[in-house]
Amino acid sequence: MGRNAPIRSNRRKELIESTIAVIAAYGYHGTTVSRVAKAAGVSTGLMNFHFESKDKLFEAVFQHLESEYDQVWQERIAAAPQEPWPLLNVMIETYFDREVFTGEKLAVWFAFWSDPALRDKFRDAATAVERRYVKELERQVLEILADHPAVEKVAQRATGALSAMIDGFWLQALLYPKKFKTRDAVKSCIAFVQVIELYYRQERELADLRRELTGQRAPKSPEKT
Amino acid sequence: MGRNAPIRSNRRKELIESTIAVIAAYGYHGTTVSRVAKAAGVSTGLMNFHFESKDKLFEAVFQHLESEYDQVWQERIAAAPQEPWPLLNVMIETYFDREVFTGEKLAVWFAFWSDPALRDKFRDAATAVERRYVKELERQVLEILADHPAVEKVAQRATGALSAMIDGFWLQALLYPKKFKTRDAVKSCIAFVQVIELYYRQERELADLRRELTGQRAPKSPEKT
DNA sequence: TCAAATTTTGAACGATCATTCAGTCTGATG
DNA sequence: CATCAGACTGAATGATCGTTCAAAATTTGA
Repeated sequence: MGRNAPIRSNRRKELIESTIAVIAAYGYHGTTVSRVAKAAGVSTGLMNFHFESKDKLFEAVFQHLESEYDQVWQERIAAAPQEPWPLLNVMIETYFDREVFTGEKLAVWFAFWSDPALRDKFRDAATAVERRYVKELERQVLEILADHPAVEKVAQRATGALSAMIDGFWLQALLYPKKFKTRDAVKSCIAFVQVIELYYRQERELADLRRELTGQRAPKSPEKT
Repeated sequence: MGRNAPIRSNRRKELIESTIAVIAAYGYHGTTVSRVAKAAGVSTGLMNFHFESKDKLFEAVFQHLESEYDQVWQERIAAAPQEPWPLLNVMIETYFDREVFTGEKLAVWFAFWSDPALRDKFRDAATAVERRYVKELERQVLEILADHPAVEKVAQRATGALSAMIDGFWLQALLYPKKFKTRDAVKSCIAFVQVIELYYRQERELADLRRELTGQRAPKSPEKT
C-alpha cells in the first residue's frame, strides 16, 4: 500500500477535476459517468472502482471544493496583517480568489445549490463553514464600527447585507462571465463597509462641530441604518 | 376554436405549474415527464400533445415566469407614487413580492441559471428584462443622490452593488428558507441606499458648518465611495 | 342525436443511463 | 523469471428516460 496510495489518490483527484469540468460544461443534469470518463481519458468502469457510485463521486467533488476553499481562506487570513481593515480586505478578496473563484467551480457550486437533494445533503456541512466565515467578517466589521452605540446590531445587519452582496456577485459572475469584473466587485464590497464607517465618523464630527459652533442648536439624530 | 382555446391554455398553465412544483421538489435533474404528468394528474402522452417536447415545456415555464414577473413589476410601479424614494422602495419590494418570490419559483430560477444549456438559451431574453429593471433602479438612485458632483458613476456602482445584494438575498432565501426573513432583506437593501444618501448629505452639512465656523480650516475631502 | 374535432390515454420503442463483472494489463516482490 | 495484488477495461445488464401513436374518451357544432 506504500506506493499505491498516491497513485490511487492522484487518480481520484484527476477524476474529481474532470467531474468539475463536465459539470461546468454540461450541468449537473448532463453530467454522466461516461462523459466524465471520456474527459479524464479513462473507461467508465474505473469510475465505480475509485468511487463506488455516482453519488459518492459528487460527494467527493463537494468535499474537494469545500476543503480547498477552507484551505485558501485559512492561508490568506494567516498571511494578512491582523488588523480590522486589512483583514476585512483580505477576507473579501478571498471570496473572489483566483484559486477558488473560477468559472468552472462557480458553476459547480450553483449546480449543487440548485439541486434539492444535494442542497439538503450538504446544507449542514456547507452552512457550518460559511457561517464561520460570516462570523469572522462580522468581527472585523464590528471592530471597524467600534465606537458607535448600537454597533452590534448594525454590524450584524451590515455583515448580512455584505455577505448577500458577495453571493450576488457570485451569481452575476456565473450569469455574465464576460461582463463581470472581479476588481469592481471587491471594490463595491469594501466601499459598502467604508461608507457605513465614514457615515458614523462624519456623524461624530458633525456633533463635535455643532457643539463647538453654538450650544444653542440641539444635536440632531439622523435615522439609523 | 372559440371555446377550445381556454381549455387548451388552461391545461397548459396547469402543466406549467406542475412542472414548477416538480423542479422545486426534484431539481432540474430529477424533473421527468412522468413525474410532471403524475403531479398534474394526467398521462405522460399529454405532455407531448400540449408541448411538443420536454425542451419546449421548459421554454414555456421560463416564459411563464418571466412574463409573470414583468407583469407584477409593471403593476407595482404603476401603482406607486412617482417619486424617487417611494419608487425605489416599491422596486426593491417587488423583487421580493409574494407572487413572484416563492420558494418554488426561486428554485426554478436557480435551476435555469445553473444549467449551462438553459443559461445560454435564455440569457439574452432574461438579460434584456433584468437590465431594464436595473436601469430603472439606477434612475431612482441617481435622483436620490442628485446633487453630488460625480453622481453618475457613484449611482451606477451603487446600483450594481444593490442588485448584487438583491440577487444574494435570493440565493440566501433558496439555501436557508427557514432562516430567511424577507422584511430584513428589503430593509437592508433600502438601508444601503439610505446610508449613501445620508453620507452625502452629511458631507454637505459638514462643509457648510466648517465654512460657517472659520475660513481658516481648509475643506477636507474624504475618500469617495 | 350524430358525426367531426379535440383532448386524453397508456403501451411500446429506441436511446441512454449507472452499475456490474469477468477478464486484461502493469509493475513491484520474492 | 514467476507470481500476484492493484489498476484498469469495456461489453453486458436492467432500469428509466423522452417520444410516438393507434385507439378511446370527451367536447363541439348542427
